[in-house]
Amino acid sequence: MMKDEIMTTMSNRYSADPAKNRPTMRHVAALAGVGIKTVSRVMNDEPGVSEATRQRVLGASQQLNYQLDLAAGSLRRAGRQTLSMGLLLPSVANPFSSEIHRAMEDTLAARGIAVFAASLDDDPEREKSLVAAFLGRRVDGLVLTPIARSQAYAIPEHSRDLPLVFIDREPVGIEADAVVTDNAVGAARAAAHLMAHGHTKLAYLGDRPDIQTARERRRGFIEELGRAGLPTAAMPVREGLHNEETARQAALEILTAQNPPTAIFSSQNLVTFGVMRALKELGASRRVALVGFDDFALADMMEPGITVIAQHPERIGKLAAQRLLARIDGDEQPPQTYVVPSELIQRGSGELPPPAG
Amino acid sequence: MMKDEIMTTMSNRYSADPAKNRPTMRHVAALAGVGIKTVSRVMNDEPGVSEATRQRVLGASQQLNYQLDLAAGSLRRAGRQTLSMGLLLPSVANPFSSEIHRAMEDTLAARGIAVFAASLDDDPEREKSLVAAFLGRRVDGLVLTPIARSQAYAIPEHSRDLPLVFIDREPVGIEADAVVTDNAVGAARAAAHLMAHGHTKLAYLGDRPDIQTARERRRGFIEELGRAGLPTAAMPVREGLHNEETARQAALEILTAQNPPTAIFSSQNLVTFGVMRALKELGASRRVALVGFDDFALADMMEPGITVIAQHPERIGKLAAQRLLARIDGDEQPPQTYVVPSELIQRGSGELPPPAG
DNA sequence: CCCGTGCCTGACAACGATGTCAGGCATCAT
DNA sequence: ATGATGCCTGACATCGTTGTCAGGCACGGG
Repeated sequence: MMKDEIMTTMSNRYSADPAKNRPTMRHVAALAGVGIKTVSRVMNDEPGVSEATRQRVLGASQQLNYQLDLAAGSLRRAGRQTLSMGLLLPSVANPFSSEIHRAMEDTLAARGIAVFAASLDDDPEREKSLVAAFLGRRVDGLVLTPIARSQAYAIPEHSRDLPLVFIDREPVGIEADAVVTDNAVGAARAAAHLMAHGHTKLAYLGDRPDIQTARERRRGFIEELGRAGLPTAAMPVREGLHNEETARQAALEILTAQNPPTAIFSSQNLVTFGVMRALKELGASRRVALVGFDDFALADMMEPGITVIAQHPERIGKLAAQRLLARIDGDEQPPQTYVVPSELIQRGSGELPPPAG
Repeated sequence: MMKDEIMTTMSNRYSADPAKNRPTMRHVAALAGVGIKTVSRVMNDEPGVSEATRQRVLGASQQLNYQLDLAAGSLRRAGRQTLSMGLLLPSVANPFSSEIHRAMEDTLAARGIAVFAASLDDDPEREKSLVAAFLGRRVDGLVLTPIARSQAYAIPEHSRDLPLVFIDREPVGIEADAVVTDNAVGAARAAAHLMAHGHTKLAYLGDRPDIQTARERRRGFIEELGRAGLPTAAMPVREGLHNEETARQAALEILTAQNPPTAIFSSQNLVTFGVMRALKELGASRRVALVGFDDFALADMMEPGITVIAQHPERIGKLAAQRLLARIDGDEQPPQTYVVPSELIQRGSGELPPPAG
């Protein structure tokens, strides 16, 4: 009697075409003949529901193909967690970035957290608007590769307890966790390695100096030469190389100039590719030593294999995700920069000796 | 007077610590001295608000650093759009996948839609659970690379008007849009290309035959040989190669057997890499012809350059996104499979002639 | 036999926003 | 002056869910 009445009510208000209208808890509750709160308890594995009721609810929910609405739930739930994170990368299609993405995904998936990823394309305006877009979606945390001059715009959010972790580059104008590679140390290691193989005439080819990592790599490289007592004033230093073609041209110029270097350090993937092309064109691949910052696929298959300072994007991504989770779990440590060490991988190009003459 | 009263009320109920408590429309409304619905109108650029009021609301919202809660809005809004899409890929770190991701992001960002991406790792269970996870987040559409035996489990959602687009592989057990490469045609083109260069002793190295694309590529390749009247019964066909190492070993075996092939077709990136390694080890890179399915970075820098059947992930991703948007906009066409043509890129390895003898 | 103690359960308000609708106030024609 | 016509505006219910709280029922001790 009572039950019939409920069913009638339901079929009026929630027209029973489960094929078109997505079912809600009320539908499940009506079908199972229980209250809506009981359905909620079952769907969230809360205690205090008899096994018999539980089964009835589960049955009804499967019959209707019911799916809990996470967003509606987090609206009311304490803490307002949405179980989603935002990730801002130079580009999701960039191998270094996508490795980071993958590592974060794996770490966060274990907690049922999904990741929104977006590409910045080195555009400071996009950085701000994408951060806003993610805030509007109430992500539980944000990982980003900063490009804008300052990240101070994020201060209000950060002070509202939104966990924020910067990767690859440290933020400016805001105090927050950061996970970076030891850029200067890695570049210094490259310099030391080339010098250890007898080179005294080096060259530096780098990315745009307004990028923090590029500056750090240049600094590390040049300081190491200085420590070794090598004069650096006359050393060819070409910067602002942001793609393969400009790097290739710069390398061609340097290598065909008078008294060319016997070893080259390239500060980034695309620059390394450009240098490789130039060396190949000049037939100098086995004559001029090369160490590149950033590892890449098939580096070992080149002729010769390319020696690199490898970063560890998996570790960066994992660490960033862990910091985010720690902050969510209430970690109140002062913000800190975590450094992931780079690694020299010898494959041939960096071990070429300078020409005998 | 009236205004003071509101303010007092607000400062009681919504304790005015904007630093910690995220402001809501009520806070903005109270500060601007207007009703909450007016704030809603301003934030959504709805008409019917005087310029003066608009400015007051905008001022208040900026002062409080207010950010519209998208999820809460879509709860009530007609159509329930969340402005988010789900994307399931083999792995977000796989270059082919991440190109697709990027293309989708660009196409969807223009409509303010954010993308959840997740990696399947060829695990059918993950496919189902990740689909469920995205459904729980009420994505407006779903793009996925199917791996499970059947995608019939998604039928209830699809018939509830959830746009669904499959990429790379066609779905089984459900009628839905799909965007795929012309796998068989591309593989046939590879076969024709090698035969045109004089090869009659070919070999096929392929991925796991339970993957639809791998089967299609094998079929296309072998059928083309048949069309040309080449006996295929004795041709070496090695399948189930899912990584570089197994592919390398298979290639080594084939190449060191009696009467080895003079040309190899590899059905996938990692398989191609394995074959390249084997050829290099045997010093046969310039003696045995190779065409690989899938383009990859630095293919032109190898010795010789690697000839490939290139897919166009950017076009696949863009098209998938466009189908999704079209469905959202009410396109009711019957589901269809869209084919993105592959392209033969000659770089040297596929143009090597068979040895004179 | 009565009352306290747990265990299940559901009614209800609330989360932050939007859709609906009615009311207030100028403006304008009559 | 008066009613009609728009334009702005806010009260209120509502979206789908969870937190709170109180009620019902069975059980055990006194």
